[in-house]
Amino acid sequence: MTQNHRIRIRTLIERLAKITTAVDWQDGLNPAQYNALSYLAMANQYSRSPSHVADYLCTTRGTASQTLKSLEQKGFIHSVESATDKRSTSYQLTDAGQAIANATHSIDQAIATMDDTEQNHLETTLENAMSHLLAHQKRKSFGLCHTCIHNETTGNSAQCKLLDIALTPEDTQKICHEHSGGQPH
Amino acid sequence: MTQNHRIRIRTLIERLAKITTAVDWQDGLNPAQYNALSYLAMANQYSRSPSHVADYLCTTRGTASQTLKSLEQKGFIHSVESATDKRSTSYQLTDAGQAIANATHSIDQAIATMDDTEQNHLETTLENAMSHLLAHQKRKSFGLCHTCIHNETTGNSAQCKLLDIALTPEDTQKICHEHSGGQPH
DNA sequence: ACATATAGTTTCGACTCGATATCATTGTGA
DNA sequence: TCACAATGATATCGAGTCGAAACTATATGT
Repeated sequence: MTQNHRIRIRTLIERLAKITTAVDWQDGLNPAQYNALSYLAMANQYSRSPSHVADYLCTTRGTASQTLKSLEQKGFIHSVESATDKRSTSYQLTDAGQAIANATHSIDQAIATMDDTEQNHLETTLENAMSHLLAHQKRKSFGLCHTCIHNETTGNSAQCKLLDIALTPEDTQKICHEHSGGQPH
Repeated sequence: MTQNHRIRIRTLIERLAKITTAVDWQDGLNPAQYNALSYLAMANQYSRSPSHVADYLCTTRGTASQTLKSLEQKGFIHSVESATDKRSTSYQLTDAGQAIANATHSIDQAIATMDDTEQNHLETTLENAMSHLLAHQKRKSFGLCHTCIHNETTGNSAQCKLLDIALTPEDTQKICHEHSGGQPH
């Protein structure tokens, strides 16, 4: 492959990024706030601290802290202090926040106009690109619990071998900050 | 396809977007400034006005104007007034600006770690998704001149049937704001 | 000729962003 | 045990984005 193709791919990703963030100005939220809210809606109870939001959104703890403060002032999330570690804070969606997270997006509708084969190809190639990018940038994967190497499912009960805790079926469908998926092929 | 798959695809695009913009903080530029600079480096002489930058970056003319002002103050671009229309301004890269536009990106390196088949699939599916998204959002395509329905190439001379002008081989490799690629299949 | 459309800029307020400093709490090693 | 990291979070700073709105200047169409 030539360098031209790589630039073309990067340009496509960047423009896709720009269009996506332009659409994300909704419900009185800006793209950063919307992304933080979406993450909190998908993350499990061990992954909803300001640090985790910062890691997921590729920003600093300071910026993530500000963004979460804005979301709290607007009444979309509320903080829960940890009982075991007095330093750490977790966040939870309010009903108003959950309503926004559940809403259908303009992007979803655009994707729905593609036929099933195209959608499957898109999902696969994006996942592939993501794992290469994550490996190259040495970032955490933030994948779903049930795709993690630490997840051990026997019958209808699941367990996390890293944190050594029992997992509910809902937990296994959520994002975990400890997620590890192994190497990209 | 289920709604879950669409949300998964949207999430992937949004995270890809976030990582990309986080990487775009380089050379004293922020992502918006970097994107504007990249666009100007790829656009033909008829497509380098503040309005075109705004359309391409999915923002307002006001914001684009501010971004271009910053880039000019930093010495990466300079303005050229139009002779025929006293309202319009065009921008051109300085040597310093060109150097930044030519530099290899962290994303390029990550893409280079994928094998050729994967890179081809990624480019194709991204282009496909882009055309569906553009059609749904009713945005201009900003494609390359030589892929345009108005481009008529005979032998080694090309012509734009819309603007009714002769095109150099370099022109046909650039982005045009009048680009039209027809309907997505 | 006059209304309207177009191109661009400026200003506003909320907020992002990285950088940096600060503080409280927790973990660790001598 | 006790000093010293390491960790989690927040606050402050300055540059700049962002949409929205108001504004100036030039073009165009009827």
